[in-house]
Amino acid sequence: MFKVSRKSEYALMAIQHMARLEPDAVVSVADLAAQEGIPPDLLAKVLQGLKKAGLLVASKGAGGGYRLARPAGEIRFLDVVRPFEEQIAVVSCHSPATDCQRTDACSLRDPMSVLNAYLMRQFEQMTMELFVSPHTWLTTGPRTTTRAEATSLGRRA
Amino acid sequence: MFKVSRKSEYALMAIQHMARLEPDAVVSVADLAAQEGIPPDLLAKVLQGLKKAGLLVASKGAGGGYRLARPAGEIRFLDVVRPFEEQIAVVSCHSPATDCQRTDACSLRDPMSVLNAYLMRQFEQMTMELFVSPHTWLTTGPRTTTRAEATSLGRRA
DNA sequence: TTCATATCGGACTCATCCGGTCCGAAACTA
DNA sequence: TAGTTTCGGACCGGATGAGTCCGATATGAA
Repeated sequence: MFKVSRKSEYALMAIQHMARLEPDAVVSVADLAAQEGIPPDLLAKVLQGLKKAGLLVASKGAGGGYRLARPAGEIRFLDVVRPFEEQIAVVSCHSPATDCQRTDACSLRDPMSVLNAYLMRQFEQMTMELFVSPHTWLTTGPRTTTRAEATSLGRRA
Repeated sequence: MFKVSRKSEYALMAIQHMARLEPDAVVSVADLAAQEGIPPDLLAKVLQGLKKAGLLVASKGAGGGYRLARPAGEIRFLDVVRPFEEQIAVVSCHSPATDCQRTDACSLRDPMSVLNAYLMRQFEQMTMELFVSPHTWLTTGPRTTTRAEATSLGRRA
């Protein structure tokens, strides 16, 4: 469980890499793949996915490449990962493409929805800023979202 | 991501089912499989796994079956799921069987360890009581662990 | 003692998914 | 026009996971 696909890992690495460059810097698939040690053809697919998701801006032709569509602090972790994860749910019941036959009377559905909602709420606070400067993130917390009230699983204010 | 294996789902269903019976009630694989609509042979494997993990007690022979080793409130979610999930980590870097070649210089490792530790801390508070009576859980919170201080991802007290 | 009932545990099949590759087409710049 | 780059579909092979089968072993009841 939890594990993200390798494409997601590459996506995170790519955005992290680009966020560390100067703003609006353009990098090609070939360069990025070489520097991060990622199979170029595969990385190409990943970046295409990120572009479709609106996170990257592409420019074709000589001197072209990709750049971030907006600063890392405004890119959420879930945005990066979602294009490559068909299923962002703990249990089959909650996936859009439900292969769970007992959807109506599934006994796991309710308790798991509690867990699901909780996880989603947490992840939505998390931006790619964490990947650029983890230490800053830890001490100051998220910058772009309104500071969420502290909650813990199992406690309800 | 997040998705647990089907074995884990069956494990959760099984323990939930048994927790709703009267304490120390014994149920056979065949009965449980029939009532929950789970392939019997597969459920057998799952329950064996739960027994090895110390969550269930088995009794062979006629009239035998499985029962909970302890009340649901003392069984953590992770305990139920762990026997069937080889990988409880977001990124390859953190799995015991690391296939990540760039372990030493992995740029995802640090930020992800923050996330990992956070998730684990949350999940360790979560017992199977949530699956027995979700509503009670929501209003009263975990019973068996000391009430954890409220924290949120990105905030550090 | 015998038999039916259960767990135990290994071996096996089958389908699906995923990481990775290849290649031609289209777009853009110098 | 030529070189560079993204675009996007097709394809392959291996790994993983869901599910099945079967014999062995233990146990309670007739």
